[in-house]
Amino acid sequence: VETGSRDELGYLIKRVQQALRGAIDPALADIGLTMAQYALLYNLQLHPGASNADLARFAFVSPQAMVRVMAELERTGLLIRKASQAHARVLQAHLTPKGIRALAAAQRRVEDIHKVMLQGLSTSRVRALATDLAAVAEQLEGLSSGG
Amino acid sequence: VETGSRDELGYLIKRVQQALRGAIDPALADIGLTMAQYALLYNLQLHPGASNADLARFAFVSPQAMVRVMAELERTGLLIRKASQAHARVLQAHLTPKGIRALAAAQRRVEDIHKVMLQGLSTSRVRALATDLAAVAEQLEGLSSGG
DNA sequence: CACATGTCAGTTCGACTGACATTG
DNA sequence: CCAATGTCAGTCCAACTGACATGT
Repeated sequence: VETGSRDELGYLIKRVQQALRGAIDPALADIGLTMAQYALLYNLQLHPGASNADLARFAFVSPQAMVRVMAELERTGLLIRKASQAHARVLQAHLTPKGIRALAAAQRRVEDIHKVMLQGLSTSRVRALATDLAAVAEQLEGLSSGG
Repeated sequence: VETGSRDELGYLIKRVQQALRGAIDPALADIGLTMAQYALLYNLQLHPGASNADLARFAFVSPQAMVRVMAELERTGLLIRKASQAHARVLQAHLTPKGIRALAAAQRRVEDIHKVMLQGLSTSRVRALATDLAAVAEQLEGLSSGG
């Protein structure tokens, strides 16, 4: 099978990301989540009580981008927010029971897709892939912030 | 430096793709190109005379998505199209001299970014990365087409 | 007729910037 | 005053689907 046009990494990254979206989007649509919403819920599970600004940093996006995702999830009752005691301006988010259930269902779907996607790669290959992608991300992130 | 929240591959893919866009977008903006336009020109260089439908297939996107990119590049004179002799409905695209120059300039910028992004990875690591990403893409693409 | 191509139009998603109020 | 947070509003890119005309 042809890989496309070239081994160029940028091309491959885009292709994988697009294929991944194509697989995950419809799977999450059943549950009523978009990828961005899933990512937010996932990070919120890892960091209970995180603020909008916190979650934006975790996802490497602007806080304005996160506001809409957050608002929709709050509106549909998957999370609630209340003012921090320490700083009334900061709204800390928490998953609701409904949010926890939706996230769990979504994670099962996503993990199924992950399994398919990694078929044929050994554990050590997968580990190397993750390590190298993280290294690449850090180099690129240094580019924009550093110069 | 923390890598974020987890080693999850989907997360890393998205993060790399976003960081890559963040680096390439402004570099190409100088030249007056978007990433999609650059990708089209690049594929057109590899496949002179390709049609809109061809280029959509190379990029794994719908022909409708490609139409707008193509129209803009034709409008700004980076490519021209003329009807195929074999099939008048098919419009074959070719880079203009202006298009060739723009693409060359863009490629230099993109290659600089590639160099930075791969700093610290050996040639064999880069090769393994490309191989494994291609494998992952194929698995995912099989998912949507096959069921 | 079937089929591929090209196109227009509308929608969605997810990112961005600018501007502004609030809190500490 | 300054910095961080949260928000609204608008823009942009890039994908999608639906619908339709055209050419073989």
